[in-house]
Amino acid sequence: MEYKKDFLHAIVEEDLKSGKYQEIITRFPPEPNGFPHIGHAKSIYINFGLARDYNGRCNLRMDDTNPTTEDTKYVEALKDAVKWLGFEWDGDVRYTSNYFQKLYEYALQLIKMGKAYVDSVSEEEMRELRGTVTEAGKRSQYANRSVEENLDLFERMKNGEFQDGKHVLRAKIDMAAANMKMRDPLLYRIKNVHHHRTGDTWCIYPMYDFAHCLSDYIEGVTHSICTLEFENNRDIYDWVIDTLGLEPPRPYQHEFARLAINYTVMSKRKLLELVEGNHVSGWDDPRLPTIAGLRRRGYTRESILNFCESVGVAKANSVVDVAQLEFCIRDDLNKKAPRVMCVIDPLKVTIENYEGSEELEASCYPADVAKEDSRKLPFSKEIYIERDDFEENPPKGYFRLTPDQPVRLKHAYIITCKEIIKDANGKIIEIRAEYHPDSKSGQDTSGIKVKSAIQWVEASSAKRVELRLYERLYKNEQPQGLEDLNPDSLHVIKNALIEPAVIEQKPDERFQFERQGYFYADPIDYTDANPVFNKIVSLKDSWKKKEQKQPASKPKQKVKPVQVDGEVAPMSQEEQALFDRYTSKLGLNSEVANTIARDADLASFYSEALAVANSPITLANIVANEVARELKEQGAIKLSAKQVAQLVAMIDDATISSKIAKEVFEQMVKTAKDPKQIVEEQGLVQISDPAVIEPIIDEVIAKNPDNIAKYKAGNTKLSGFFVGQVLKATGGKANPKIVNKLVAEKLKSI
RNA sequence: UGGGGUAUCGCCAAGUGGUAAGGCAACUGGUUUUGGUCCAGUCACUCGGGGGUUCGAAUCCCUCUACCCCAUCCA
Repeated sequence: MEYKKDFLHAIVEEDLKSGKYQEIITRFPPEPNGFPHIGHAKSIYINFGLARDYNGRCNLRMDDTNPTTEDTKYVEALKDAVKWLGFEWDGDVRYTSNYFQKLYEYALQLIKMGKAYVDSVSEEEMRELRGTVTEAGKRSQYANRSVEENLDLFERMKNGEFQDGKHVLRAKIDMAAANMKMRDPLLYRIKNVHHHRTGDTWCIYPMYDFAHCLSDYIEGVTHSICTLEFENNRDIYDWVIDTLGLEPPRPYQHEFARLAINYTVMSKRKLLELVEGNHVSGWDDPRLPTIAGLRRRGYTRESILNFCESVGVAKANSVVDVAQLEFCIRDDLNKKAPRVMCVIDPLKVTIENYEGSEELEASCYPADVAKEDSRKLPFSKEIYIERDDFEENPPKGYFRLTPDQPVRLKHAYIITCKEIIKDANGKIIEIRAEYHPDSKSGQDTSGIKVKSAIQWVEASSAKRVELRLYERLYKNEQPQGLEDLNPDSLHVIKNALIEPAVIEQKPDERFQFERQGYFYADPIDYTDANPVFNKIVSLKDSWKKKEQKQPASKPKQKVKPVQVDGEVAPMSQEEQALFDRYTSKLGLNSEVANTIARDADLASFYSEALAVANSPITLANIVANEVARELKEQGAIKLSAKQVAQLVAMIDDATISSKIAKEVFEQMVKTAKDPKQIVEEQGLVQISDPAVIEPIIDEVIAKNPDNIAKYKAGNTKLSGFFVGQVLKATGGKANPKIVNKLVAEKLKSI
């Protein structure tokens, strides 16, 4: 694959390469209990994207195990979202509820294995029995029911003989598990409710932890990708599949960090609160991060997809700057949207020396956009310009119309201000101007230099339009609740004026209103009598920024948080004794001594090896680093002390370098061979002869003229690069100390 | 507090013992009939802190710190 790989792509690629799977199957498994938002888009993009990238398949599965919160209207919204983003699920839409019968049979199997039981304690009691994060829980008195009794009870649960909450089916795992999720998790609960798909067929419904892994298995899913908060659930996922002894290929769960964006909220609860409290106009309110909202706002699928790609996939909880999303839509629309002129806050301009009217041909795209189209622009002596584009007392650097500064009317003529007309309150209500007949756009011979070209509309032909200008929904970067809502997130402009072609010819749905931003014809409220446009996003505006910055340019100082150094647990008496012996008798440095003394396994290994080796320091270094790693990763040390002692001897007599020693150590662990044998078999003996090394250095230098130049230019860090190259060329066998010295000399001499 | 995770620029994010990628944002300058776009350039001697191992550490070891998740009959 050409592009940059995230960790999920890396896992899939590895699994395919190793032959673990012939083909990958992923799935997007939403619960149909809310409207999809841009966080779902990320998940959709990951799951469908993975399938696309590796010629696999991706299912769309409604995870409908909780009939009390779910509804078919959400199912439709979810399907729409996937389709709109341009993805196709494999086969039909799947439903966990389709597997209820199979799931039930698996549960029976677990009961028969003695791995599941019907519990009948109250909810409250169950909570108490579960224990806390620091205390183990206790099994309820019902846990030792016989298989027959469990089977009977479960059957009756299914038959609807009990009220909700009377009994549950639980897995029999471990009430003392450190992972709370493993303390006999619930598998089934009784819910005498109507399910939106299975109707009244079932009175018991499976829990997520039981249904999800098995649904994945049933569908042949290979990579079950979910968000970080399910990390603890992975143990149950594996337990269910392992305990049932399901044949491979089986699915494995992998977790990534869900998407968060600043100045907005993504949780179902908070979104619901906004909609139900009428703080927004509905699920498709253009200020919402819902797919429906984004669509109504005018975001394109390409922009959303690019956004998902650009934020990447990782495991760190992070909050993406909304500016990144805005960049994506601007970037997309810049290439696509026709440019038209709209005046939001009109100021009348009368061109005194212009008589009659004409139609100007105006291109819809600037020269740098590879599209071509044009429209007719009526022109006469009465026009409107943006109020902002005239200043009687302009600030420094103002490029637009002023009493002394002419300006070009985009696609038309240059005008000069002649007179300012104000009302009784001193508000400017009209500009009287003159145009320069020889300055017509495209055939300008006037020689007048203007600093900018502004948008305008001709008075008699302009159409009135409604504009909905959106700002961020929240005023806080990381909003908590309703109190953080931005009271000015919506501005409705009833009387904006737009050039007639936009309304009469409807050349597109999305436009760039020149110099202002991208707008979208509202798909619902737009009518010919009352055209409505939603602002998708503003154009970048470096002038506004410059203006605003002047007063508020305070140098922000970076406050580094104080790093508290916690207390180190004191050593036990025995540890202290060992530590003292290591440092005073054996000459170990305190850090290495500390590492070994505090770890009983390392200490015993060390003392064992010490008996057969007589190089306490080198040995200690290996124990405190390599052996410690092995112990950490494997949970046990499989090497004999003698083998390690042998390795130490080879380091001490310079047979091998410490770099090679690490490599040998890893092989010793893997193959259980003696280090001597490994070194012999692979010819790993260190090369220390300068006569052998020098030509290799010369070769490396000759091969890297660019880096030599950089080195000469002062990048002295590059010496490490050359050492590395030489070492690589010798398969790591060159004596690094000597290489280092020789490289330094060579580099100095050139 | 037990367990599970995560920390690399203002915001995302590569990097798996050998030159700290890239994008967004920001800032210069150039082009421009959009203060847009585009182009050129600047922006981490350092990777949460402190030690250790190594010729060489963001990467290996020890240790400390901060943040997130888990004690729903939700998913």
